[in-house]
Amino acid sequence: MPPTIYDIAREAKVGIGTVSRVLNNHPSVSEDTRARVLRVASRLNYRPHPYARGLASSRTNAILAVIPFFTTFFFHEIFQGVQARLRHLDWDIILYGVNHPDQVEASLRHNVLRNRVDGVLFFSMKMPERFAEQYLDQKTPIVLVDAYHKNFDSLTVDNLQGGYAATRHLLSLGHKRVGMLSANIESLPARDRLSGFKQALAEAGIPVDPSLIKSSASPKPDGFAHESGHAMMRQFLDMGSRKPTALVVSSDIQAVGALAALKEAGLRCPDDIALVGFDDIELAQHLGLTTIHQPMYEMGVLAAEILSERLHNPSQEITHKLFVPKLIVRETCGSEVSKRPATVEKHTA
Amino acid sequence: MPPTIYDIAREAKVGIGTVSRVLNNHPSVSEDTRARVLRVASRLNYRPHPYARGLASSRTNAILAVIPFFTTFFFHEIFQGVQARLRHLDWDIILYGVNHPDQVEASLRHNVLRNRVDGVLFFSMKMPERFAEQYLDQKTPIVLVDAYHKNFDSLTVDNLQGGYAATRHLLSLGHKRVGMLSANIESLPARDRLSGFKQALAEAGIPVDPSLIKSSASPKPDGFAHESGHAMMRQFLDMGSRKPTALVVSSDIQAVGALAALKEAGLRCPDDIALVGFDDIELAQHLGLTTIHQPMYEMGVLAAEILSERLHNPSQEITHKLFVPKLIVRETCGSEVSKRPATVEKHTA
DNA sequence: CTGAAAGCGCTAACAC
DNA sequence: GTGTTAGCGCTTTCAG
Repeated sequence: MPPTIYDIAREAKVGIGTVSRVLNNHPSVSEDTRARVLRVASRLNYRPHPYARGLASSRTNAILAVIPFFTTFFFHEIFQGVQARLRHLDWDIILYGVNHPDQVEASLRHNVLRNRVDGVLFFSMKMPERFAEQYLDQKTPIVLVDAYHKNFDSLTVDNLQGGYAATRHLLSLGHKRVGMLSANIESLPARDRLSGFKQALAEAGIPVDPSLIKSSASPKPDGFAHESGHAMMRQFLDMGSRKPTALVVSSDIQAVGALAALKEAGLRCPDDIALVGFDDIELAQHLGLTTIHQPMYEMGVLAAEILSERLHNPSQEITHKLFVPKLIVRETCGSEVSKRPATVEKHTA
Repeated sequence: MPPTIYDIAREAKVGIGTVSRVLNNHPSVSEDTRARVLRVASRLNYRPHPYARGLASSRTNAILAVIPFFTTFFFHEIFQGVQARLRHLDWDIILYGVNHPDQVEASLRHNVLRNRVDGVLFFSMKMPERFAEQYLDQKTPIVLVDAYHKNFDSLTVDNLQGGYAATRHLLSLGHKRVGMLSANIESLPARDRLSGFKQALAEAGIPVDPSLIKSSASPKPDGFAHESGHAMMRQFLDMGSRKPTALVVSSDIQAVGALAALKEAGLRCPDDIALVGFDDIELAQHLGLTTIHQPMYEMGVLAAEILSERLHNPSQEITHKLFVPKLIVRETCGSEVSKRPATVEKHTA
């Protein structure tokens, strides 16, 4: 039987109210009694019971994380950031993985409406409009990460900027025929990245050649899949001499497919066609893929912070934070920087 | 203000005790009143308050998942299985990612000792002996996944069998000089995989050539890293004509590094040196890596089930379940099967 | 500043 | 079968 505040109260010769006050850093406690209570609590190895606390205060000390189960890497990194911050705040994270859009609403209902959590972190998915509206009755704060809705705090990456940077880089390397291998343009991120591409071209005074832009028609994960990268790369290769010398790819995972297609065709990456991906998934590093890095960890940390702030001050204005992605130069772009020798590893046996 | 059992009791003209019984499927309630209560509850859109329930019954309807934060893929897949099963049981999952061994104990203490959860799923890490012992006082069930300790239920993969299968496959393809690129043999999985390798060789009547076995000395993630794969592959290549014609690699991530080293040396994979990995991480598929697949999803499902069973029957005997890994033939082994043309994708534009 | 007392919403033991 | 009652461990008035 773990110790309760009654045990502490008895041993410290105070009332339970005082113990509670000490434990909650309530100001009106004399330094003397505070110290005494704290000492007893620590001696007894006391841990507050979260449920009792939750019942009495209607705070739960837990948040819900609703994440899509189809984007491994992204979640993984971002989540580290979230947890780093939340652990510090002594909050628990209830995880809810979603495979199908239908489950999104279920998760929200299930947890939020039962006030099992104080707040929600909602990742990379479209917030169901129905819920967004109905949510107005609710007070549980929701922070959107890699997703946007005007009624909620959100953190997103500047995809246009990313597409722009990727294209500029290729252009600066001397490429004239730069194309874009895009995901389904139904997807907002894909569209924005494409816009960045076009903008960079325009600035460089290069007219957009429609044959150099191909986008997936797959609705599956909006074409963000290696199959789509493979298929579209094949199309580019079929163009023969009219094919691009460099390609901006709208996601690393598509770049993986594109790379495979290149290899199958007996072509080499920076030499025959240079590539810049998007996302900087773990794999990118292993593949030597030049790409656009999204500050996922930082986003996770900030998401936790924003949620925390809103919990303390529910009426503050809604904020929309935009992150700037960063170009990571590796080998697939054929840049000078990548011509250095491979890292030497200590040998082991 | 969400409805409580008092609201239901009033409207259904019964006592709160009866409402509680109905809600908990207690047998001694007449069909009549049960139906009436249920109708009111549904009309009021009643949801039990998990914390109140938890306080009163000292059941939490939540489990803790302690996962290592350095193995992305593995956790991801297994977790899907866990959740598929647990969602069904209407349990919440509190996630606790661990970056440093020290945090393991903290997480356990923090959650278990405060009885915030009914049970724990503990992944891929060494259970701290101190905790294991002290745990005897506790009643919170713990199930180990991809980890072993005699005092706890566990699910593990038969690594020896996997190493054996990988080696057999290479042997059956006609290779005579088959080597092993192993992780740190301090790690039990690495050791078991190596044993499987040796066993297959022995059965085939091939003497073990020590120069054909190299293992990482890195303690980091026990040498399960692409750097270690890269470094050791270089060593193999330095052997010149005495180098192996095929290699069993103790993890896919190492195979990635090995593949890179091969490429840098201007060599090709199935042709110059054939490779079989271990794990079947998502990446393996993209790379065409022949490997040993661990049934991660299934392990997740079963882990949830075992935990659930133990919760209902704490005194049942401890079970240790061993999974059989499966060979997945792709391209890097140079097997006939892989000689079929690449999958044709529907083109999109 | 501090003790006592009243719940938070629910379960479970106890009567009837 | 069903109502009543006593907590679960903690927070939060309300007195003093």
